[in-house]
Amino acid sequence: MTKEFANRSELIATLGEVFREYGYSGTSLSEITNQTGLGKSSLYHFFPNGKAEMAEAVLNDIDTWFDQNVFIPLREPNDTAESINAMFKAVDRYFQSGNRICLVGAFALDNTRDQFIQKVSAYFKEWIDALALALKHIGYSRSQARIFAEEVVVGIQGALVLARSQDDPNAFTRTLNRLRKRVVLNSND
Amino acid sequence: MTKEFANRSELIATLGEVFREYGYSGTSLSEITNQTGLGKSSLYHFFPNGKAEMAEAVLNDIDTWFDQNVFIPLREPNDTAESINAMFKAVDRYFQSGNRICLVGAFALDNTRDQFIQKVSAYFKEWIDALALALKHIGYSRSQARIFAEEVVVGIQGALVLARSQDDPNAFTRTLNRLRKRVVLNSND
DNA sequence: TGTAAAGTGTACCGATCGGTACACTACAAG
DNA sequence: CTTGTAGTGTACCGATCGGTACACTTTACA
Repeated sequence: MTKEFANRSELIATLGEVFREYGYSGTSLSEITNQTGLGKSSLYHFFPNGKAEMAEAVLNDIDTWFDQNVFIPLREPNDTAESINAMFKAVDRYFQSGNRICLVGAFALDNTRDQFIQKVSAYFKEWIDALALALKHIGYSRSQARIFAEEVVVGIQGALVLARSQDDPNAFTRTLNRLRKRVVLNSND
Repeated sequence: MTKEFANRSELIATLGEVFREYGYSGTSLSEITNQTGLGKSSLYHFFPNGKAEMAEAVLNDIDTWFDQNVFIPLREPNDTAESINAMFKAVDRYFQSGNRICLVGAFALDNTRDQFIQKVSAYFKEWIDALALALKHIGYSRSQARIFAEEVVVGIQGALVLARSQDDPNAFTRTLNRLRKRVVLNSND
């Protein structure tokens, strides 16, 4: 595909890191050119609609990753308890133990949201729904499961904000452990 | 001062809303001109260093508000329990029951953070420190107080992200109530 | 009323923005 | 070797970016 990138996925991953670093409005095409080593002509060859299409591709990529590694396992009726633990592991890995922010959360906070609102909205809804289902499977009531699921997703997002603000990834790890213990210990499984 | 604004504070408040809406990089001077009704010459008259100084003024304004309405009361040794309840009330009011995001949190997530890092960092640190002190006053151990304080601040930030992403302010209110009940019920006061 | 300061409108600056045109090269398949 | 497609470098576009220059008006106050 390119000297720099073996395939489109690799390119999208790098684009994701750029958007993470500078935000959507803060990311200029020249910055993308610098970080990817690809000129504008190449970028527009892969993404004819420009920056918006790049961001959309990144969001799709994120959604796909979470689908495969988090949402789908959570919705599996078997091994639910294990899939919940796997979620915490996957989340810790994805956010690099607090060194990486949630791009979807960042998009949710600024007006970028208006452009990608349905994807941003769906990401969190899917996550909470899938986790609530899993929690119900391990013994929580429907309402209690929803409350805990929301608490976990909220906690993860907040922890990423705090970790970033303090330049202290441990704040994320602490929160993740606290949340995992809470939903596991309180279960009737 | 102006036809539009009775004093500098009012202007800064409006600037804050603009930054909230568009983020720092997403806010252009022409957008500020539109939202404030003030031309560039006026804006540069009040803020000679331009956009950066405006944002800094907004951050200072936020910090002052939280100092007066949240941090200082929390640090008062008397009426601690009441000041914790007052904090939740003040926070609910400040974030307009979930209709308003936390600008400091938004700044923490994008690269704006690099420019205002010490203010962003201090805001969260002050908040957690003050709340931890208050929680200690009502009977929590030092370590337990810190854990709960971090949990509350994390929860608030995450709830603002979720509320915004779902266009559902109730997600914020729910979280705030949950957190308030948790720290109040578990106390030995 | 005179005067100085506070505040503002207009026109401009160079730089960069996102995006396009187009000719070109690299390469894979026949 | 030919041919078509994928990928790219260069040069450019109009618009907007943050910021400045400067003359002007409005206001506060002596």
